[in-house]
Amino acid sequence: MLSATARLIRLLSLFQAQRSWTGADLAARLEITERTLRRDVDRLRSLGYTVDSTSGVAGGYRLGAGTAMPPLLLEDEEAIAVALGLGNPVGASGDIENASMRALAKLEQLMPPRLRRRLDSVRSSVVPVMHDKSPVRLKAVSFLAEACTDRLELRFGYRDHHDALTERTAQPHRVVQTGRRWYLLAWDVAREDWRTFRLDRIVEPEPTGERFTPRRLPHGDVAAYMEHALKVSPYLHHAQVVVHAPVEALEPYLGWVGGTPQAVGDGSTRIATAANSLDALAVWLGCLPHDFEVESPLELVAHLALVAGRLARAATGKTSHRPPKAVGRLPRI
DNA sequence: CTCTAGCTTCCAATAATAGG
DNA sequence: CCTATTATTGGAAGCTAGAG
Repeated sequence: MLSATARLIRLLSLFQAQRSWTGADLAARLEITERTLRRDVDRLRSLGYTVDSTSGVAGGYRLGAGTAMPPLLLEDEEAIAVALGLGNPVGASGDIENASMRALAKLEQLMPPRLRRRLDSVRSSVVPVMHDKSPVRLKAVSFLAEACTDRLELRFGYRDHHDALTERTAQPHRVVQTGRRWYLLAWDVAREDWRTFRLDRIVEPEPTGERFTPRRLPHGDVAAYMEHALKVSPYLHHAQVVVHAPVEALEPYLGWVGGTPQAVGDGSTRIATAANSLDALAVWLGCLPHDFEVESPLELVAHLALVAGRLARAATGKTSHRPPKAVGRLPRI
């Protein structure tokens, strides 16, 4: 049986995992009787924690907002996520940043050595280029970052932008967060070249069992290399447009193309994007509910004029009606 | 009123700790 | 090591309160 003190900590962690509990459930979890539970609840209250209790059919216990933060019990993944977040306070400055640093120092002090090693490995292998959200699981980031640190060669499936799955063997170098995505920068063994792999397209990565000697990056700095690598994408047409809307307003549309948004004062956003056809770019731009200017390429400006003319004729019913020669495929965006 | 769930009080058993 | 003290735990009984 746990000691009374250990039980109080366990009780607090149960309250953090689930807000409301019945006395019977709590007692069962703590392997004590309800009588002892009531005494434990009393102890928490005497320590300053607000524990609300409700009697009756829908009754139970619930941890209220107290005067101080209860001691948090974090799972391994949660602790690493919090530490990463504190070390990278997006948009924070001054007091908030200072508070983040103090909290991070406390957290690291309490971290068991195995977690601290893991955090170091994630931190040294993750290079932030720009901050944003990503659907990638922390577990995947953590696993790949550890492979970078331990120089473990990896084998994984990779789904390219045509959704074709290929088997890859790679020597992971760094995990990079840029724009809305996470990437693994790695040496592709079969192709004998550097490649950037989107983490959300990597399928079932596993170590081959081989260890490798790290290579030098062609552009030296990882962040600089990633900026370069992401600009030189496999798309046929690259465009740069300035949209008269803030970055947040464009978020819903950025998932359509691989655009990298960048705020340019006066509430506008510059987007570097690419697609396999000018039609695809035109369709995407046409769907934006904001005005925009095309900075490059000139062919896109000409193509937009062509599309605009076609749309105008369709709108006025003055089309030169000719049957299509063949049913073309929809442009791939 | 009945049922359910938490609260309070009293009492006894057991375990842990302090002191000689 | 033994004894006394203190803390912890659990059981029982009766109470309060909310919901149907």
